[in-house]
Amino acid sequence: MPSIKKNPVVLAASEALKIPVTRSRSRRGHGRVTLQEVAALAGVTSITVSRYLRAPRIVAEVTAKRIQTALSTTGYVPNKQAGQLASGHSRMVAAIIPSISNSIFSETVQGLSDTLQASGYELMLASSGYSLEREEAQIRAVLAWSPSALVVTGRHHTTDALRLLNAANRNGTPVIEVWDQPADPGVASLDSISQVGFNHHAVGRAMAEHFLSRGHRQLAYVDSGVEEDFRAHERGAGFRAAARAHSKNNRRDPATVKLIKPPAGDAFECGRLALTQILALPGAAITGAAFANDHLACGALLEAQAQGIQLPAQLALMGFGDFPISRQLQPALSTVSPPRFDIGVQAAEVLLAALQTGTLPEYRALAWVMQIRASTA
Amino acid sequence: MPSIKKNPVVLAASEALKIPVTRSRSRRGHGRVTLQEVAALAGVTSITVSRYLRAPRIVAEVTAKRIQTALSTTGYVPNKQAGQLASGHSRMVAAIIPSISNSIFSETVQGLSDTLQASGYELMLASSGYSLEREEAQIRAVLAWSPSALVVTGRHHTTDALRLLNAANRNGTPVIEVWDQPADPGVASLDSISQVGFNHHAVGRAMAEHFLSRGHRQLAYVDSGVEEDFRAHERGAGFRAAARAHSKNNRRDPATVKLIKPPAGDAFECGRLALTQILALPGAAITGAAFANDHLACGALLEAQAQGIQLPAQLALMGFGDFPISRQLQPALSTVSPPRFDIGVQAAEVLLAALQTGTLPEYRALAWVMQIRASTA
DNA sequence: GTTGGCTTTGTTACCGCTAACATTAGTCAA
DNA sequence: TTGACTAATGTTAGCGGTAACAAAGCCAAC
Repeated sequence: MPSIKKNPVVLAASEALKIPVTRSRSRRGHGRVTLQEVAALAGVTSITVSRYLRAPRIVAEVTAKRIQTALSTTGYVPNKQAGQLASGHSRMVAAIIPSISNSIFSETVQGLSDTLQASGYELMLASSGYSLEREEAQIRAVLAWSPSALVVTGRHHTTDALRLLNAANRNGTPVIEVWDQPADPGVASLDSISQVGFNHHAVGRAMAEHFLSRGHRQLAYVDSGVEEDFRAHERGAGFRAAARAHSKNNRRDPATVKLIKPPAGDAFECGRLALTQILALPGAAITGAAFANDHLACGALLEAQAQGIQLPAQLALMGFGDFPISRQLQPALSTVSPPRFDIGVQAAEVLLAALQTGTLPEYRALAWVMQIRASTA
Repeated sequence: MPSIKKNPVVLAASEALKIPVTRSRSRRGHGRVTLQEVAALAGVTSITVSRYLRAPRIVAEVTAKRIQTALSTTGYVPNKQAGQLASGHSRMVAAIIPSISNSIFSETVQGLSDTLQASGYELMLASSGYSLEREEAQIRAVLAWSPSALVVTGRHHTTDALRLLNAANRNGTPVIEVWDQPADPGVASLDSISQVGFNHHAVGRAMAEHFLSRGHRQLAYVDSGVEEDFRAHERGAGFRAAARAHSKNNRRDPATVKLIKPPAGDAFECGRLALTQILALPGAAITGAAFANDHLACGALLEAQAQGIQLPAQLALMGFGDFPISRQLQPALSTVSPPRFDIGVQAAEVLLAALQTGTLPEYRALAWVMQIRASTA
């Protein structure tokens, strides 16, 4: 450290800043190096250092060099709260998801995080545990941090939460719902929130149509054990709607769908249980079963193997999620592959674009792919 | 909103606050309701509202009621940055983990998040992608948000990152390393960071000892394909150390360990590949193989089944992580069950306690459990 | 009646940074 | 030579809260 040069500058600067010798009320700082200190060391005022940090080009090259030296000798760490308070920009995005440990959402968060990080944004994360009340509380909590943008999961929220989200949106904090599509695609409401996701009803229909096209007529849909997994319910609704539509058009060859609701708990075990239930159903034997997620389906698949049931000859199974294990089992599980990671990436991109242009697309529909494997072949 | 009632009060108050009619420099706020506005509506000053929000009891009951009304009619959302700037307390914890989508860490984050949330703390999350350079950048970035505390993963960091972490620790920002134990348990360094985790070397030793106790002498350790998964390497080191120790004590009945390093990629596929490599190894046939994680082990298990190998008669397999799928396969996979979720919970508890008392325990060792199942029975 | 303590509320001065405007010095065409 | 323009830096006044100190009102005790 060039202390010979430094000290006079520091003294001169602190005099120039007219720091009073005695302060009537003491309220020391929090111990960190401030811009003022860096500036004093560089022989400039704090605003110049501030400018250098935000746009190095607008300060003269010699000054830039002095500032750079001062920054590294002091080990300056900016104070983002002070910055956001003064500027109104936080460069931080908040996201609220139902569960962090659910791999479906954790990959979305990974996509969000990676993309935001690349643009210099931080991520504040909260998980609601699938509770709309907790979600509302968390929306309230994260809004207190004035995030640049807000990501929530799905389009189901409490009335107050919706109020908060719409208010944020109107105040220039873009809000995006991920993993879902607009409630009513036809009508564009003024107070509506943008989506990055896909149509779960359509996924459910496609699953049913796949079974129907293979000649299955006795179907089952095993729903999620989580009450608030609205998207799983929606897929189930689509699944049944497609079966109804088929039956209407083919009066002599109707299809039926039994709805099975497993308890909450370990998904594999619930899947095993669901299979047992399917086998025990009165009436015509089920030949095709769709599941709310791959873990349930894998559990069922393993249980079917244990019970000596021929897959897919006796029973065809299809999951949702395309988890890595699904393709590994024997027979490999047919499933729907959603853009788990991409939802996060695209949500981030849409939000970053909105922060630049001020406009959000109403709905960005992402593609999903049905993976036909041996379990329905 | 009852604008008829609100406006006069606001006007009266703004006069009382001596807001100049013309301001030479205009710098409007960011559009949100401020404490001043709430206070004006309640007929008090902002500090009283501030007190009410932080400790409702210390304001008189009648005042409290008026403030409560004012808060709900205005829909006040506090500004945490302003609060932290003034008070020095942020009530926000930052965590940096290698990967969000890796279920091992996502459960830790879930534990962290749940526990912090319950105490009114927010979580700022960043993922380093197992890169120490990115981790350093992220430590720098999150420190700019003045978190109340900081959670990082493991004890391997760049020199500069360590400097930052120790500086933060000294400045009253508790730092915890999760998932690991102190580098050298004997020596307590002055500049050391606390840990909440466990001894991976000991886990590796225990895995080897289990195999040895069942009579296996030709062993293999399949390491993680991720270069920077230091904990997996450490378990491998423990595994081999135990085998060496055995050989030293039983000269006539020595044990050998082959180290296998799969490529990066889908863990199940890498596990399959590793099994093929194990079978192709020259010399005496391997009878027991341990894996860096359950996904690798499950991949190997499934591949072994596909190749018609008798498990565990011909080959015993053991994983690490105790993922839900592991107990579902046939034979069920023996594995080590780490406190995935609990690490997050306890890290949060230790940090919250440290924020109260100012002291961190040096190392909190958490228990792990070996799950002996059919794959090594 | 005065004193002292308690409860409740107010006043002031910041926290660290940046928007907006101000100023200075240098450049260059008229 | 001058004035308009540009580049670089400075000055001032906040952003929206809270810590520290101040003061007013009330009550009991002396």
